[in-house]
Amino acid sequence: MPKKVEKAKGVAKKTAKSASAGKSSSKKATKKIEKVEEEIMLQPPRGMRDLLPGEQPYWAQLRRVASKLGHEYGFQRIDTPVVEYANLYTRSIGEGTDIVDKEMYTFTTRGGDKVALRPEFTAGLCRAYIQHGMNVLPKPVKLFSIGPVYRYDRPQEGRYREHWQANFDIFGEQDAVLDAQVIQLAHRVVTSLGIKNVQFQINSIGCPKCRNEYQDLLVAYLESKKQKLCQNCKKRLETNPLRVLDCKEDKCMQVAANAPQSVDHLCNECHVHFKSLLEYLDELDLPYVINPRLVRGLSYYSKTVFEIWSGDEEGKKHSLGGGGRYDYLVETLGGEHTPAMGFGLGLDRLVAEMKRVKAKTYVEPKPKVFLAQLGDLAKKKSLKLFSELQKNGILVAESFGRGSLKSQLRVADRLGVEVTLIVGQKEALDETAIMKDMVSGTQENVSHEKLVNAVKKILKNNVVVSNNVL
RNA sequence: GUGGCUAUAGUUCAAUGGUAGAACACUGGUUUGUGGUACCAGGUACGAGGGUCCGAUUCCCUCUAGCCACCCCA
Repeated sequence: MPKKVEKAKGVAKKTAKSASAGKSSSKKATKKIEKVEEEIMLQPPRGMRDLLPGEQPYWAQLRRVASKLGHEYGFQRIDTPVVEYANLYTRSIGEGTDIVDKEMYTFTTRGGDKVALRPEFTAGLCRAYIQHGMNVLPKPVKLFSIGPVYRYDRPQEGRYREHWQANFDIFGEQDAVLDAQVIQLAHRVVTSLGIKNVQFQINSIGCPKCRNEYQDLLVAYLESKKQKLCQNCKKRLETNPLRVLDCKEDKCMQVAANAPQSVDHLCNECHVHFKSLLEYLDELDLPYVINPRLVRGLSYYSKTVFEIWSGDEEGKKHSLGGGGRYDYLVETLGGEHTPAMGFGLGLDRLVAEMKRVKAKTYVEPKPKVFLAQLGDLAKKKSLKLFSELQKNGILVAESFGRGSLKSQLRVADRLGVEVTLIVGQKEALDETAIMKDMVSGTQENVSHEKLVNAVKKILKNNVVVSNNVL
C-alpha cells in the first residue's frame, strides 16, 4: 500500500499504536481516523523540488543574462500558459516521440478537457502566434520565454519532472543566417554565464520532401540489417526510424555507422541552406561539430537541428539545451506557412554547471544599516523611521521582534552592517537616535531630521572598505 | 520503463536487538540599554507499512523518496 510519509508524527504514531492495540475489532474506526487525519506529505511530488533562497543568486544571474541578451537580439518576452490542450502537443511534437508517448503530464479537467502540462515551449508559442495573428507583425517575430516545463520522466541528476527552460524562437524568416544567429545567441548566453567547455552539435535533417526520400533509404538499409539491431530499435524502425541512428547500443551503433546519412541526401534547397549555415558558423568562431546522427526527440524539426553539450573533464557530457528549425509547424497547427527557428536552454543544468565552474552570481544589495529598538514607544517610532530611511534610499535591516539590545546587535553584526541606529525610550521621546558606526565602534546622538544625511555620510566614507560584495 | 545503492535532528554525521549522541545551525541567557569569541540552558530525528522476536531504529519483505547507470533529453 502506498502510504504517505507522515510528519505529524506524534499524532500519527498514536493512531498506529492504538490501532494495533485495538486489533481487528476497531479496524473500521481506525480507518476512519486515519482518513480524517490524512497525512500531509512533507515533500513535493516526485521529481519536483524547491529552489531555496541559497541558490537564488545563480538563478537571478541566469535570468538577467538570458533576458538581457534576449533583449539585445531583439526578442520580446511572452508568457504562455503552463497548461494547454493535450492534442496541441501530440500534434506538434508528434506521436512516436518519447515526449508524447511516455513523458507527457496529461490529465482530464473537471470539465472533461484533456490537457497537459507543457513539455516544452514551442508548441504553445506557435499556438499563441497563430491565435493572436502575429503573422501581421513585421518579420521576423522574435519571442522569448522563461518558465517551468514538465516531463514525466524518472528523475536523476540534472533531470527533473519540473525543470526550467529559457526559450528563444524566431518566426517568419527562413534564411540560414537566422539559424546561425540563433546558435550564436545560445552560445553567448552560455558563455556569458562563465561556462566555457561547451560544444555545439549540428546537423540537418532536411525538409519533409527530402527527409521522406532519405527515410525510405534508411529504412531499406536498416531492414536489411534488422537482425543486428536491439529490441528497441526494431520497434523504432516502425515508429521513428531516424532515432535508430541515435541508439547507444553497440550493435546498433555499428549498423548506424554505415547507414546512409541525411546530410548526403538533402535536396538542393536544404543542401544549400545547410552549407550556408556552416559558412556563417565558421565566421563566428564557435566550437561546433557536425553530427550526422543528431536527430532530436521532436518530430517537427526540419533542416537545422542542434544541441549544446557541456563536457567536463571526465568525458561525462550532457545536454544544456538544443533547438532547430521548424518551418512547417505553424502550418501544421493551422496557421499560414511560417518558417521558424528556435532553441531552449535547460536552466537547472545551467545552474549546476555554474556551480561547478563557480560562476558569478547575482546578489541583491544588502542593507548596510540596522535599526535597533528598545521598549514599546521606541518600537512604534522605529516602524516609521524604518520606512522613512528606505524612502530616502537607505536599505535598512531590523529585528523588531527581538527584545534585548544585545541580541539585536548580534544580528546586526552578523548581517555585516556598517551602521546601527539605536532608538530607546529616551531617544524615542526626544526624536533622536544613537548612530553607531559598527566599524569604528564610535557612536553619537543624532536628531531624526538629520539622520538620513548623517547615515549617508558614514556609508560614503566606508564605501572603499565594503565594496566587495559582487 | 529496467537495474544497482541509500534513507537517523534544520544540516553533516555517529551508536545500538532493550526507543538514540555529537558538531554546526536555531532560540534564550551570562545583573540593570551595546556586537565577535567564550560559557550555560533549551527544542527538534530513527521515511511509511507489514513481518520475525519477550522486545526492532537495528534483521526480513513491501511501498515511497533520493542518488547512480541504462533509456531519453533540458
